[in-house]
Amino acid sequence: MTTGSGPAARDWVLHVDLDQFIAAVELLRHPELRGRPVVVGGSGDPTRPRTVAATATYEARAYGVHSGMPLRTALRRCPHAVFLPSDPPAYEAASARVMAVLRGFPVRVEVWGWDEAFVGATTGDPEALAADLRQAVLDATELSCSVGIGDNKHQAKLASAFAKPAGIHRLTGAEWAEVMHDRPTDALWGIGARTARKLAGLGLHTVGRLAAADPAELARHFGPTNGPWLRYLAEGRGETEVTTTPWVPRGHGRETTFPEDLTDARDISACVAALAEQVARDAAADGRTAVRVTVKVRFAPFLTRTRQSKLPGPTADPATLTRAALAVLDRFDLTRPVRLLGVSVEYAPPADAAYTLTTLE
DNA sequence: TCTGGGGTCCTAGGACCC
DNA sequence: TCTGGGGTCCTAGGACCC
Repeated sequence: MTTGSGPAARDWVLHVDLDQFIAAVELLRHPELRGRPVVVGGSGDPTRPRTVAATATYEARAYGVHSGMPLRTALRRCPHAVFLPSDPPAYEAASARVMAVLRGFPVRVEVWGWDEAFVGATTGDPEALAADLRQAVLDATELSCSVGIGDNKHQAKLASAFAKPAGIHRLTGAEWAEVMHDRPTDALWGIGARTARKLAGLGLHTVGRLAAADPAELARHFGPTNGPWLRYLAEGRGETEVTTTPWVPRGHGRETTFPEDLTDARDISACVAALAEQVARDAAADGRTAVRVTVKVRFAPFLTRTRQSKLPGPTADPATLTRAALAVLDRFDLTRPVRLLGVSVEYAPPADAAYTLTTLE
């Protein structure tokens, strides 16, 4: 830990991002695979259509394999790769061990998915803290991580990407313009390909240009909340509060893509019923009730449609949810082949609801 | 490269009411 | 009476992220 003289202590946001998390966990369980091309995804069968890679090791990437790629394509590109099934409970367990290590420090830890956490800390030397966090995670779990340091979550998140792999990087308001202004807008956390293309159409190709754009103009094109938010991101601003309050899920769902299209209406109904029952069991296990049910149908080749309905009252009863889901399914025109079915619910807020509200500062 | 599964939040339009 | 405007709820879809 750091004490004594030096820069005055102040608040920092750190972003801890595990390096190649899923692959790293798998290599710990299968040390003999170290150095070999490994692809993780689906049930691990690379001949099954319509499954994609969750991750690929650097050795597999050398063959052009990457996450999101269909396993059948990965197999074609790298026939000698080892294909492993995805094992979410194992990743969950590894993640929990990492978060426990972080919580051992005098900091606030906000878990942000399996392989990420924001850390709020008051210190005069954030690099020293970051190095301590990195080393403690490595010692306790054998997992490597990168740490970004910023004034807010947005900066810290981008900084950890600059730090990869196994590094530490600081990106604050002092460095923002120099580092970010010439980059494309989709370098920002929250701007993807679609929005970047739309911004480019307005002549806003870079972060610097977006940071100087007219908020009213942005609001006209992107909506009253999203428009000004885009400029806010480009200015390097972001949420500064790191909260240890556990996240309360807003909803939950299950969906399945079939290796071959479904055409029989009875098969489709049976699948929706099974998904609805599973979602009901999940909700009950979470101690939550549903207030709205949504059915998702993806038709061949790739046309996705949803229908939803508000339930008469909150429930986690499997029979009630199944009836509701099947009634919603009835509103689809099911004459085309179906490649995916999904059922999801919106949860009722728990009685002691403490939803985190986020506002622009 | 024929394209997973699990989420979150925002927007827009129509219904309905006063 | 042929027609205003605001507020809220509901629904479908889009965009983004891990």
